Amino acid sequence: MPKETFLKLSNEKQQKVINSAKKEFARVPIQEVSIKNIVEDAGIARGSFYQYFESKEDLLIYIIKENVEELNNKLREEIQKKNGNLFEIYISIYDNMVENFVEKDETKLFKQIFENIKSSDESIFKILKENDKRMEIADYYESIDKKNLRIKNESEFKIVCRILDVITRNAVIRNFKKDAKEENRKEFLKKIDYLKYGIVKEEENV
Amino acid sequence: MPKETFLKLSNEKQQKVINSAKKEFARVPIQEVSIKNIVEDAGIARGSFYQYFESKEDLLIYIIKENVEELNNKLREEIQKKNGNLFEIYISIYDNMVENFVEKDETKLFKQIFENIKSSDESIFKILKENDKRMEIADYYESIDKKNLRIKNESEFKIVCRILDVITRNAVIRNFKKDAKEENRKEFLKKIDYLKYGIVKEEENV
DNA sequence: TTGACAAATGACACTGTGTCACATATAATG
DNA sequence: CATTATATGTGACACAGTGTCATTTGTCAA
Repeated sequence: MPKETFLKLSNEKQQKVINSAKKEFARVPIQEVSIKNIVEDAGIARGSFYQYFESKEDLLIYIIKENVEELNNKLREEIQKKNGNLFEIYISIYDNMVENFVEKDETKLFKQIFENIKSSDESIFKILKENDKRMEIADYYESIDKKNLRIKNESEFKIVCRILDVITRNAVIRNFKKDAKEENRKEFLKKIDYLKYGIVKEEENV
Repeated sequence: MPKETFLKLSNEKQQKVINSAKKEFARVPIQEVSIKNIVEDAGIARGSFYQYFESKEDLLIYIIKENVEELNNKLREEIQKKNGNLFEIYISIYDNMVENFVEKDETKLFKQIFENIKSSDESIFKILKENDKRMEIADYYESIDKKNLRIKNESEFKIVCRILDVITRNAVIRNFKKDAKEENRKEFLKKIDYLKYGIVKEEENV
């Protein structure tokens, strides 16, 4: 939430500030981001920055929201198409996130952002959620087809979602570290397979 | 790896520095840790700090290693006892980590450390490994009993370990956020159960 | 034209950093 | 023991970046 002052600015000026900020946020982890660099690059006075944003975190959230809106819309559509198949949904989330974050010109920016998500942020949607509450899959309980899932109630469903969340997020992030799209995707699918059918051999499943 | 100068110090002086450091590292996330605070609290000159350690990260790694050594020894024993049962091993890792990190007087310190592990650090043992290479479960390939696991080769085994790692780490961290030991453990066991037997109903497993 | 309000500016005081020339302690040597 | 060599301790220093605020500049309504 930037201050009104920023939102009243001309689009060009807004864009200039945002571009300089993206440059800086792509350069180093959040903690090391220098407001000095941003204002110098954008050609505004130091004081102006604080007239526009509370802090650099404030600015970053704004940038993320801008980028995530598009992804959210796409995902919501995709989720509809999957007819409540939980695993298909997560695979679609994976694919869309990779497409949106890794394969774009702003890869470096997202690499910094994703690699600096604290491990304490549980949900893959922690950032996205800020923007749109509906992106929490666990909230889709009703619309998920559970007839062939070992899920007895909503609380079990949430546990399952947490597992899928963390595995999916990790798999997406892996793409920032290892530039091997196909291989990474295969590994992710393998993981989903393990989650679906278990690590223990079928014959032994009682 | 502190510098020799530090290791040559008397035990009392070393402990004084370490204690002040722990206090500071428990207070705020790593990035915000102030060397100024540490040296003031420990009563040493600013210059001395840099004679002892390369940086605050250097110091932190030293502190972690100290604490983790004991845990490692215990875990190695435990792993022997489990006769190659992969899941039992991870449950034992969970229990030992919770005991060692969450239920100690230094909870706050570890809370800061764990919550600030970057999500890009894949392995739950990233920190521990520094200290002892043998703590990488994926390296135990030979000693794990695989006869009732859906694991065809070492690379599949590694994938399975990565799943277990990330789920276990997350479950441990959960304890820093939610002080409900029994409930958290139950949820972890439920997750392990899903990993073992799959989320999909048995009858449907083909 | 004036006055009132909004926005922009950069100097300022502040906080913390890492370094370095010098001071002090400890050990080694003849 | 005095002397030299070596290691350790020290805090002043230059630097870099922060957030603020009194002042200037711009805008628009009366």
